[in-house]
Amino acid sequence: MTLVDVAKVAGVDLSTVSRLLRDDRAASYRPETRARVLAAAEQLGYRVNAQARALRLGRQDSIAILVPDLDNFGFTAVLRGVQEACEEAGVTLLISEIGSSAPERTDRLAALAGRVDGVLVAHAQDTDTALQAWLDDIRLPSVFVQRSIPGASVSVLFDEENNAAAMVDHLVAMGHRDIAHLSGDLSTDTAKRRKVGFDSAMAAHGLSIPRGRRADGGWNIEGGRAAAEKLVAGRKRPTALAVDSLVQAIGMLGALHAKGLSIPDDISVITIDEHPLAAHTTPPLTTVYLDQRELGRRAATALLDWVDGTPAQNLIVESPSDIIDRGSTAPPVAQ
Amino acid sequence: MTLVDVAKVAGVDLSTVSRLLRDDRAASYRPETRARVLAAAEQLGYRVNAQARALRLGRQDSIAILVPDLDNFGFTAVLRGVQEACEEAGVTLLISEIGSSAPERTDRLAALAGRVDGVLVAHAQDTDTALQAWLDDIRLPSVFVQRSIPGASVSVLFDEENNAAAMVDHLVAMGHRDIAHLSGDLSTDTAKRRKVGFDSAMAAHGLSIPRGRRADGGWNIEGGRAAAEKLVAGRKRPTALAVDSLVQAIGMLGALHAKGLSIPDDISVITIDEHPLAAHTTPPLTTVYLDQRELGRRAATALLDWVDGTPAQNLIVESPSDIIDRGSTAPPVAQ
DNA sequence: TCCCGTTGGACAAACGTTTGTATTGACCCT
DNA sequence: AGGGTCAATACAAACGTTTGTCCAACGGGA
Repeated sequence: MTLVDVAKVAGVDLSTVSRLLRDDRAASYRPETRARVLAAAEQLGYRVNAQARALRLGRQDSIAILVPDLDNFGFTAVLRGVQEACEEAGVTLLISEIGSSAPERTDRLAALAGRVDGVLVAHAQDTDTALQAWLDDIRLPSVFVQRSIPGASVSVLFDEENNAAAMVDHLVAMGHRDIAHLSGDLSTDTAKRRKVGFDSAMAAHGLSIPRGRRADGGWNIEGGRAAAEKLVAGRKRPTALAVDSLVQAIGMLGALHAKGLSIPDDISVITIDEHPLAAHTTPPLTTVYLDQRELGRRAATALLDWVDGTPAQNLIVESPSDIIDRGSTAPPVAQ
Repeated sequence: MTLVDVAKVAGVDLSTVSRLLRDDRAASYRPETRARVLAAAEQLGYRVNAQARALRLGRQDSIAILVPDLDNFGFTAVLRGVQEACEEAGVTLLISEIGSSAPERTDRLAALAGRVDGVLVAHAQDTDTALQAWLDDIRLPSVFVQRSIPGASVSVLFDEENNAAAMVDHLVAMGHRDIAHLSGDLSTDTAKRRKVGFDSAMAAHGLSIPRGRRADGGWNIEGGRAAAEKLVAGRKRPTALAVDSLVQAIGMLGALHAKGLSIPDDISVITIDEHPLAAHTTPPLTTVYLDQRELGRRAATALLDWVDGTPAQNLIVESPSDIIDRGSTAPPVAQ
């Protein structure tokens, strides 16, 4: 089932088969020959050997995307966009969970490096110096998606200031003035940028966010729960809670329910959309829509272009910042 | 950065470098030579070219796992187990979302076939004939995980009868006699086996499951919601609800809340554990613990053994069927 | 009829490994 | 001293592609 076999059956040289099968525009073939070769290839069930091809060409036609934790459903839509773009480009996508900076990870990364033409990094943690070192080491094109880190090569990000502002605008339009911000891990750039957007939007409405009205919820369920408990602990609760991610919002819901608060009667909540799950929490959550699929698509395209020689540029993907109203926000009531 | 380069620097033949770097036990080297070669390799930052190696060896040292939908968080733990096993074996894992049987999928599968030594199939759908055809076509070892299909080569499954029985036993021990079963897609073997286990366990307690007390929830949120609505619609509600998967339980919670039922006061619910999320729903869910990580590990091991020449066997992984009590079940009360 | 351009296809090298075989000393034993 | 064993290394082929170069035949124009 190699070129040689096909060539033998078709009675031509293997180079002819190779060119014909990839229909190399530079060459030409007699119609009869073409038919003979195609028939032979079909009959033998010929499939090009990806390894031999990669060896000869010096490229793999595949890229990898590194995700920190597949349990975290925050970036499945990004993955889907990436997958789509890869498909269109005829490139294989390797998804790899890199997990915490365990030692075994180094081996996994090393093995990966030899199999791909470039790397997408989703939701990287600033603190992950080993990852940075590896990226420097392999000298492959790499693009950060949705979350960047200080030494990042190229990043494709949302306009997070805008997204955070959209939450504020919606709540203020409902009449809220005492709004708390349950933020993502403030050591990550995404959270930092959302914080900035949040504060500017508040300021634009003549509001400010006093101490005790912001808590770092660390991008995970437990963090969201703890932060929510803190934010509603005082005598005077905020009338609304803006949460940086759906995963944290899950934890927040647990905290609010435990305290017996009803949504949106006692407190309004809004979050940023990352998963269909948002429509199925109790209660369903009003969210800022994020086109993560498009983000993934853009990031993948940028990386693939870079692999093809066009150096990639940093990119901010404007999201519509539309509100999907599922009823978890309402005008505030006097406490 | 090839063997030739290293050999040149070290002043030896490339074959020596090759053997030395893989420390081929059949050969031996002068300590001094070894040191020189190692130093040269280190200095030049030599990394073996995976493609050349694969070409020469005729094996890729990598396997793929096909998952239907990454949005569905039901098998992340399986993935983790697989990942672990691969790591220990020094094999690269490609995760690929195969999605619904779209036409573009064929290309993705074709590309995959050339890059791996074997395929793990997670949560396959019976109806997926294209997938079956592909598996037949590529003639690679393949192992089905957690869910099998009629023509499957080898499967690694849980003792699902047991898992379903565990739900029944727990509810009956609490005093329930009128128990409804929100099942998974009954065209899948997992759901079928759970149904069998469920019914036998009921029978063992002298109970039966009348019509109207079972509904097919189709392995997804919406299906779970619709099925739950159906199950609690009648005048006389069951006192307890056993749900086949966490994903469906999310939908069920929505339905019960919408109907104003409180858990576990009005109705007890139990499900099968598949994700940390179960601890963070409202209310947290009592579950049957499933060691999916172990399942994934076993499946991967079976596949890797098969790749190495030992044909794999069907395998049923006994799970402890321990109950994780998070308070969503209680003794029944008169309606 | 001769020359030349074009077409259709063959030949061969190279990509970076792995591994079977050949070669060279050195050492040991008798 | 001579033969044999063994250690240490070199040589070369092969894996399946892609692609630059070369060659033969053919057709057309002068």
